[in-house]
Amino acid sequence: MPASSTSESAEPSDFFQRVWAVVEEIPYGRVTTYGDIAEHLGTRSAARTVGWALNAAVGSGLPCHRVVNRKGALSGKLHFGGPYVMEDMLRSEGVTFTDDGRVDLEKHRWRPSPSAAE
DNA sequence: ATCTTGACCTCTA
DNA sequence: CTAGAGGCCAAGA
Repeated sequence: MPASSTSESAEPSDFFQRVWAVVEEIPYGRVTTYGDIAEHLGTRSAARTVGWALNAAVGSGLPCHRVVNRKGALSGKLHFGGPYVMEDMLRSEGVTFTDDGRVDLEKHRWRPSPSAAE
């Protein structure tokens, strides 16, 4: 084994993998918030990094569309390739929206499971 | 190597 | 209620 410790490029940081692990656990027709994920990881203020992880998760097979901000607004809908994609996906899953165009967190609020923490 | 931006959140005035 | 500041981690220039 080469002792070179020049980091293993092509491999995401642990933080990303943790975020993906939680997002992957999000059930159908359910949504969560960046803060909940960040807090579940141990750092509630790391919500920004969660967004970065999702940004890299787009197209990776992760339901990043089930992750919304604290207000339930689809902050990253533009990153899905279209402003209508994310909303359409959630609506297709049975998620309801408010008059403000926000997700009903009161009805679809989901929290990560302790088993997803790992 | 440093600085700025980014799918954010929470606290305080 | 709104406005401002701090903090977290990572990527791009």
